[in-house]
Amino acid sequence: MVDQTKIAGKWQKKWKESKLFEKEKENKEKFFITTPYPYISGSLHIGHGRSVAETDIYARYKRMKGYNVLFPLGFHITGTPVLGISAAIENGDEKTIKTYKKYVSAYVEDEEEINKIIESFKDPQKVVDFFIPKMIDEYTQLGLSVDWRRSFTTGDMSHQQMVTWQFKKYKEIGYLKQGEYPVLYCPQDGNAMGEDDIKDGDSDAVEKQEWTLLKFKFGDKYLIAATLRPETVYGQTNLWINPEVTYYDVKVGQTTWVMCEKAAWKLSHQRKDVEIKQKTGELIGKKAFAPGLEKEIIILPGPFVDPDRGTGIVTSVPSDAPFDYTALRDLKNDKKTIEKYNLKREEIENIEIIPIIKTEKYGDKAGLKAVEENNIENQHDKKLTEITQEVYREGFHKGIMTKTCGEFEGMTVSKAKEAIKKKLIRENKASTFFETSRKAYSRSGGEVIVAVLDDQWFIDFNSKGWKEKAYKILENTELKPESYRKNFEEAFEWLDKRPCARKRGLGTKFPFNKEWIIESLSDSTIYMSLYTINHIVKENNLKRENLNDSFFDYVFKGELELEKASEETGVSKDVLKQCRESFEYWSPNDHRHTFELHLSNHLSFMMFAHAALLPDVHPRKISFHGLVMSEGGKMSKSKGNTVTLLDVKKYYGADIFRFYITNATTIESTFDWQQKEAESAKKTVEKIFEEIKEGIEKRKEGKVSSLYKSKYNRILKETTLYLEEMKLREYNHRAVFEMIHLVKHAKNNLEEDELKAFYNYILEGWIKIISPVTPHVAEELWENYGGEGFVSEAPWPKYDESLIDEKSEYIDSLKEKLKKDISEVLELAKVENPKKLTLIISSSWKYDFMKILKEKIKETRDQGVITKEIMVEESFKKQGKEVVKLIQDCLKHPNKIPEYSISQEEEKQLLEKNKKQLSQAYNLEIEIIQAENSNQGKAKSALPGKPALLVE
RNA sequence: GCGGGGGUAGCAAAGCCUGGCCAAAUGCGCAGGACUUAAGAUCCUGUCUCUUAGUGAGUUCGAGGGUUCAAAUCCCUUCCCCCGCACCA
Repeated sequence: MVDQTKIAGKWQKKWKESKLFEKEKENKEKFFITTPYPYISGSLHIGHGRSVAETDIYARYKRMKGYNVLFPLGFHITGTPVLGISAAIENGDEKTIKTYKKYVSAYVEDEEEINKIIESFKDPQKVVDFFIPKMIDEYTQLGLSVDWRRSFTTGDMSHQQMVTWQFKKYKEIGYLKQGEYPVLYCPQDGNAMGEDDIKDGDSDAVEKQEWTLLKFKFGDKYLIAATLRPETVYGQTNLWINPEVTYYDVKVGQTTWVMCEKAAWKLSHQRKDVEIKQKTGELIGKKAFAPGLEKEIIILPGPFVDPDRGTGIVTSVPSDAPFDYTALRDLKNDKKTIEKYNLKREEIENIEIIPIIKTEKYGDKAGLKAVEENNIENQHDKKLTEITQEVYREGFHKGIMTKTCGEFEGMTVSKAKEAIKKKLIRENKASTFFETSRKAYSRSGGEVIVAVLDDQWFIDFNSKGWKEKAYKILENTELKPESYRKNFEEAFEWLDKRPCARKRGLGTKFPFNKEWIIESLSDSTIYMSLYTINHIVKENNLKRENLNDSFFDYVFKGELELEKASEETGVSKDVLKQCRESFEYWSPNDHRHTFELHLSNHLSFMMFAHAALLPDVHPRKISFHGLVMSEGGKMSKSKGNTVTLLDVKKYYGADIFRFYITNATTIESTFDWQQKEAESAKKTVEKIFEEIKEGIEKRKEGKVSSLYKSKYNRILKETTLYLEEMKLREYNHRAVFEMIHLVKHAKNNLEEDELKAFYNYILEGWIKIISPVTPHVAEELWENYGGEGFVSEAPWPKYDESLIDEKSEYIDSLKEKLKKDISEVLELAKVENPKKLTLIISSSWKYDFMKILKEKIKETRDQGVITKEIMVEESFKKQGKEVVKLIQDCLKHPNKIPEYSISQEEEKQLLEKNKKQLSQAYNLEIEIIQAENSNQGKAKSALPGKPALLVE
């Protein structure tokens, strides 16, 4: 067996030594292809592998087609995850340490050394420094034809300077805005919280919810109740407060609000003018004026009220809240409590449900009905939560507001919700408040709440004229497949203000306030252009001060005179010119191959950014690939089903991976890694290798029949067309499986000399067409074959359309069918020791008949009409009923009509030619006669292309 | 909820746009055979059901209807699954 790893290593080394993929401007058509760079957060896995492997296959194809190909790749380090790794190690998080130890140990053996490296990871930059070279290695071992000289990370000076330039431009044009924005925040840590910063944040996401604060006039103060259902104000019957909780007068602006202490603390992170004054006096049994309802309602004791949700004051709507209904019912029966708080029993008894929302399922008292239907006994019933959700869902989607709701009568709940909220706020009867969707804590244990930042920077995609420009870019971009265009349009519509700076993370400092870091998707939108010049920047050791705004104005925009640009940047004219020319030569990015999930963020931002700054060089074509799963599930650390590129290297090798991942499914579908399938891919790659090797040994000049020329050229043609369209699965199917089939066919049918000539005819092309997908195996074979130079650079084989001969392939297929029929009949025939096989060729008139029928059937399927028209011919009339039967039969089974019309004579010749071979194969004497000369009953059942068989 | 994608034989996965040659490519698995001392690899044959000296019948492409001479493919209804819904890479 061939050692895949050895072959891969050998050729990767040779490619590197000959700088095969390091290209400069040339007098040749260029092709610049990119795929998004990976984010540094651990080892690369097959998900990363998919996008680069697919991109590489296409890059290699284009290279063989004669293009000067550029395929560069960088690395994304911006944002919080790398920081998270460092912080976790710093905090002694064992899981993280274990994970990274394992990873480092793949490269370093010495235990002490490993510990030292892990220790160094407390500095985020060290994480990056360690990972980048390893990742380049891991990618390289996949056989990527990447020009690594041009590589950078988003933390590199050149990238940062480019992004700084970009944001200054945004500001100039007026695309940057500043304003309020709610974020998840941990007061103890003093930081905004991303998913990674929150305990279990990845498995149980924390969301920001906007609550409505209802203001209940209470003397000169307001009691503040928080609700997620402002549309239910018309059904309020009472307020609940927790008798165990202390309530405070809180000065908010000029007015005094009443709420619990925790709520005031939260509120103080959302608005500046919050100040706790004093304890509020007794509330239970008193009345407050309910907004919306515009009536006084009573304040009742509710020990169930959670002071850590909302304000600690809850408004009660028994009509639509099963919980309120139950609590109220419980209280009515609870004499002890009523006495304890000196409540008037009668007053509570008289509280009546106010219907406000009507649904088909629950009528207009959903709270009551749901509780009764489910036999809820009291407020502690665990089913209540579930029922509440069900009632809410039903009401929200199907409910209509009743006439109690005044001007909102007849409105759907989903609409009324927003309308009523707006009205209350407008009338100063309500305000808003943000709460987390669940209780959450940061990794260091501090509570996570929602804070409102008042100086958040945004990119405003709704800035005047920007969207129109972006749509133009979209129109000019080819999409593969086109069906994604609608998604882009949706995404474009939906894009609004995007916060583009954060307080934490690695990245580029926000140019107008250095405390902020540019957010990590916003900083990765125009970097394709940087690939065109980055190696020049590095070679000439340009410094931060050189790469100032003038540098990019000149190189990317050509907006300055060379002289002036050189003066302003301190870069020599030669180098500047070299950058500009390289940029102009390689731009635009001809093709970008990406994961489909990037559509609504990265790819959309990319188009907007280009529309704003570099409209002439926007990427011209975008293709998509699907998700990667493993053994039927999403890859995740916790499941332990992640397949890394290191695993790939260890167990399979580059070519097998490349073949497997592009053959198992179409490019846009989800790919599911199955170890079993990977194993069989291995066999297939080995098989190609063996087959070609065998051919190389055997090949010899000679004559090749038109059938094999035809079959081979057809495969070549289809291979080329599919690969051009980046339909990699279909391409593999031809270049690998159909070629293997063809070789099998040749081995089974050709004489030794013919086979040698056949090999000689196909081998050069075959090695070439597998080269994009299995480049190492191809190089190895190419060397064996005696090909010139690298096959990676060899010209793509041309097919000869004129050699594709449908008819001879059809005739060949008749032979295959005949063999099948013979085997079948031999098995079924109860003839012991059969000696003779008679092949009865169909009567001559049937050939004419089929020809005519084939034409007629195109016009009509009406049996009567066809029969009439065919019976006009004397020769058919003679056959009488048999013709009618045949017409019937063929209409029902159109596959009986031969694809190609051959004559009786031609069929006879075909059989005669194969007589000997068949005779040998089945060890039978074979006789061939025409139906006209046979008196066998079977003779009638013979059809053109399908002789009747007789075994004796 | 909104938006997008999908449900095909034991499994994976084509076909669907542009209806007929579709009992449905291909790969895996499985069964039988060849080769082999044997295993593996490889090769050949088969793999919805029934039937048969073959080229016949029946039931299939999530479910139910419809259009059509003809539907996996077009239309309607319905069930189920997956993904995205932003500040997160």
